[in-house]
Amino acid sequence: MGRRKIKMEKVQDTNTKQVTFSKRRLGLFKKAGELATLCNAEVGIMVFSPGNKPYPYGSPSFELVAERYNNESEDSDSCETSGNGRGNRARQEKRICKRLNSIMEQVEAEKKRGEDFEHQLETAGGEERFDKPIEELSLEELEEYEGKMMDMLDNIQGNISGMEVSSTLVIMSKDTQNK
Amino acid sequence: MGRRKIKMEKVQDTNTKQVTFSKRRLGLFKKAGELATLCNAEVGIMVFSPGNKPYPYGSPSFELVAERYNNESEDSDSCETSGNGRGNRARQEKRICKRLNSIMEQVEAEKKRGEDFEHQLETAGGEERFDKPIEELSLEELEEYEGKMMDMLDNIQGNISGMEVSSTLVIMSKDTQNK
DNA sequence: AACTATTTATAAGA
DNA sequence: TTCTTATAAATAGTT
Repeated sequence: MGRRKIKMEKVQDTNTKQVTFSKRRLGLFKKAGELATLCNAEVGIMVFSPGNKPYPYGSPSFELVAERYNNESEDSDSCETSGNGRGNRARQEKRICKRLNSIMEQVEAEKKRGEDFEHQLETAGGEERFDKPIEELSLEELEEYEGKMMDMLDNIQGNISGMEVSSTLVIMSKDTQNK
Repeated sequence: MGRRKIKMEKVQDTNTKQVTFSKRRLGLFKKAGELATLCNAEVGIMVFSPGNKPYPYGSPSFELVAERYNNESEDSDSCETSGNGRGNRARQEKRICKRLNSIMEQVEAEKKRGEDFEHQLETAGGEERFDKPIEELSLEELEEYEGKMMDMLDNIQGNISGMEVSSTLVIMSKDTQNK
């Protein structure tokens, strides 16, 4: 929808790509807002630019998804469904079993996540970090401090991304596994 | 973009709303896919219909946000910025201080979240839950079990929502506080 | 679920 | 980058 039709493939020119990204990201967010307003729905979007910068949007909501990790949310997970019993019963068992597994994994992930954060906070960048009160740091120290803080935030961001993937699987499993 | 322009407000007619939701949700997802393809970006979307049914979309990605909790991500947070010193220094301190607070809150939230999940898993719905092996439950028990599982998932979903809100604040603060 | 008259989004261009 | 504008797309109302 512009002066001419474009092929649906990666835009090669870097500058054009940047412009397209900006325009379409805004367009997407606008559409999301309209959907939310018109239909009283909740919409959450996260976009990562090619440069990996996050652009979140929410109408008043949350959200996520990771298709690349759930190509087969259908499969696996060691779940002993007693092979006997007639068909219907077996299906119900399987469904419930999957949910239980998802929840278990969720719990484990939560515990680990909490630990990781603490560890990260304690070790990131050194140890004299909290010795001096902030007022006594030199400007140089402040800037170094800030840089490390940035790195930490990047790491946390990574953790969160992974976390959200599993969260999504749990949430989605609720409606997806009913088939 | 249709036979006539519509006001940007909740569609009243239930049937029309349902149709609009379907059409626009698909449109939104299509746009997201195009953004991902054209710009080599990652996009994740979660839409909750008025009936609270989740519709996820991902191009291979994740995502979230909650605007309703961050109306004022700018304000508050007890942070003792030594009132002295010249302007620039004070601003840097304040910025760093906010980040530190965010991270601290994040850590606390993580710890609590891990605990909550465990507690929830242990207490949700009773205690004989894990006594019998799943094969020995009656179909009625299974269904009841499934119902409770549903409730638990709802709760977890709620936790996650709240969690993601704070996560988002941290992520966003990285880009927002630079102004 | 299909079909258009219109409104919107946006690719180029300035 | 922001604004304009010709054109492609999305979609509201209809069937």
